[in-house]
Amino acid sequence: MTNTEECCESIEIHEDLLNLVNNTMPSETELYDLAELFKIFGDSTRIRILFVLFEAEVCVCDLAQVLNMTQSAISHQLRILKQNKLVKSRRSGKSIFYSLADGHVRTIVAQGMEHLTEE
Amino acid sequence: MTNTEECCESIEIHEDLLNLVNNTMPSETELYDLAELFKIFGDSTRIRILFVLFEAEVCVCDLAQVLNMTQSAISHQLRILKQNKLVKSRRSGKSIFYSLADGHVRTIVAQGMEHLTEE
DNA sequence: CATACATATGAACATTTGCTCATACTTAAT
DNA sequence: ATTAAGTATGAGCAAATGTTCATATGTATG
Repeated sequence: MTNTEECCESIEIHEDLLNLVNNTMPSETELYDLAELFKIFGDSTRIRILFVLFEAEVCVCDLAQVLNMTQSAISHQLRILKQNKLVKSRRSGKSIFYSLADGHVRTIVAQGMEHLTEE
Repeated sequence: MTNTEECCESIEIHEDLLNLVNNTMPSETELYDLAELFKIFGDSTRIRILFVLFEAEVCVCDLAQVLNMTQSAISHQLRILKQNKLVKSRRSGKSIFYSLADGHVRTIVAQGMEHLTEE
């Protein structure tokens, strides 16, 4: 049950650390999902899509035009955003309108911006 | 100055959208930096490192041991975390101790967790 | 029904990314 | 000065990722 491996020539501290980590760290699944979530925000195309959706509900071709990108490229990214529940869609005639699905999206992006602007 | 391209067979809405986007969207550089920031959080190894650092200041070999990974792998990731100012380091003898550099890190991760747990 | 418009999707390709391995750097101890 | 411990780093490789291209699906209109 105790940790017998050595490291940095000290043992006790590591036991404490192991206990701390085992008690406070989320499960592997949660950690994986969390990383997956942030991965979504980690692409400038998707970030730009989100910033447009902060302002208005828009259709795919509008997004493509405003962001100066291929309709296909936008569609692929919208798929990812939708699969991860960051975005929802609504059909209106031939067009499909996308909008934010969650308030957390705004908060997370805002926190990221804060980190950047503060030095 | 006006947008002459067509899309979805409506023009006026697009002008409004364009104005909105041009006025509210951050610069290309900011958007890129923002995506780069989130990219850091978008890897489970780095997330796990951060969760350890939420609890304590630890040296590299401790991290490697607790997370059951190579010292080299951990070092590479710490380099990335440090370059992006999410983590700071302090030398003590042969060891180098790492700790959180910024309170935003906790907030951002917490927001991400919230998004996951709420449905 | 045929056509055009709006969107979605699969395959292919190039780029990026994270780990491993080997090795270099830094500090302390003998 | 040597040696060993702790850490950093570059090269190489496999896996993941984002875009393009071609094509399919869905919807309205004539």
